[in-house]
Amino acid sequence: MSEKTLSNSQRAVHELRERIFSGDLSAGSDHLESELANLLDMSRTPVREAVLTLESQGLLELRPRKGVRILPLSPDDMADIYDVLTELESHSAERAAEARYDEQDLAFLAKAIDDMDKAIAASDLDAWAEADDRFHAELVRLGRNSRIAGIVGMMSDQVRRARMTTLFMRPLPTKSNEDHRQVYDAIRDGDGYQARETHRAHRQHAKSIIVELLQRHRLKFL
Amino acid sequence: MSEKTLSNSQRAVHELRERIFSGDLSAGSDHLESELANLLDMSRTPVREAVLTLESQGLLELRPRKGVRILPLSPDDMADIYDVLTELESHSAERAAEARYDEQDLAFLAKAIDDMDKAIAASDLDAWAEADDRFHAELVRLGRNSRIAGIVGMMSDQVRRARMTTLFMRPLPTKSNEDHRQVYDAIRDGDGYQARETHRAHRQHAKSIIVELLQRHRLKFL
DNA sequence: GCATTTATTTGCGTATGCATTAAATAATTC
DNA sequence: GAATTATTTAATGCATACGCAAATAAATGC
Repeated sequence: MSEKTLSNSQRAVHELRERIFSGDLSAGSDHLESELANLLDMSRTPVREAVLTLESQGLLELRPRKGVRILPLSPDDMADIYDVLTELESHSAERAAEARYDEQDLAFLAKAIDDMDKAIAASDLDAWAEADDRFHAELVRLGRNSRIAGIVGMMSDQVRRARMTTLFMRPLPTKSNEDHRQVYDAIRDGDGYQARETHRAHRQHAKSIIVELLQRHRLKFL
Repeated sequence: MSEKTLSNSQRAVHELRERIFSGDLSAGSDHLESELANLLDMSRTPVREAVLTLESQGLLELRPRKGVRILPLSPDDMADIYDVLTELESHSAERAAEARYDEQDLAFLAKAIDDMDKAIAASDLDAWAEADDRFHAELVRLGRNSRIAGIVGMMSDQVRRARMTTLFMRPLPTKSNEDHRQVYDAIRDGDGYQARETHRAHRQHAKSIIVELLQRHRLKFL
């Protein structure tokens, strides 16, 4: 799983992502290739390659002569992203239900739900977020469409970026896990329609919460 | 629209795409970076950058020391791609309907439908395919979600690749345009649900036709 | 002959330098 | 003083070179 030798190019992708998520490289800021190269202690070549990769993942934008700009996320962007997640994840839920997985196949999903319960009980928001990510990633995996998995992964990254800010601005997501259980039950029961529609409603609800939160707090970006 | 000066890197992206779509670089084939550089008459640096871009668009795969592999598309891949298109396009159709566009806003869409009619009347499959592309691209544009537009664009590229083969293997898509008109009407009438479901059915039908065709002809790739 | 080790080749990852060209600044004209 | 033009600056795009590791060929041992 973990490679001993990681190429500088790959390391640059990872490190830059980290720094973007952590806010070290803040949304809207511009950075020269040489500056980033210096930061990561390597030459421009691998950072350039990393930057191209991250650009096609929608995390930043290349503006020749003005540096690479870390893309800010507006509330509208967030709404767009949630719409993509809603459509593709609920499709995955439907597919997962149709696949007639047994409870063992769904163990990971169940574990994630349990972990969310525990996290909520302990008021541990970070643990909750981590388990929530796991739930959604596993759901998509069960949907067995690698392209959907890839797209959802990218979009989830963006959401994660914004969640860092919003997570502590709202009440504990206690009700959210009821939705998750409903989706789980529908998948276990092989009810594709139910799985799909329940998950859709879940995501749309999450979307409205986040977007309203961002707008209410006048957060124009990140 | 057309830049006078196109960087070698951009040119490499375009030319490689062309050659992949045209089959000049055939699915499953491997090519060394230096070979491609030679082919495009430039150094390895810009082709490497282009190749990274194309990799993240899912057209090829980088396999160190074995060359870049033009990714073959199996019938299963095609099914996955159509599922993504189905979900995201029907969402776009719903959004377009909710946006209450007037007939002028929808002129492009209407034009594409008309052009498809004409192409079918003239049995001009290439013209039909071109107009069909235009219809779907415009639909997604009207949905006003740039991320969806981007994803659909990428996936459509892949479909286009396969359609080159399948287009001439099946009867004229005479009925297809009835679907398009229904979607158009629903959007004009502001009926989001109808637009969504009609388009969904349309895409799912197209998917089953293509996938069956590929399987029947034992086409394992491209 | 087969397997294992050693030698050789070759493609890739990365650093580096240079030419290009866009942006920024200074200079000149009206 | 404003606006246009000339000059400077500097970031990028690209070619090139080189070392390393992987793949292949050769050689040695059994």
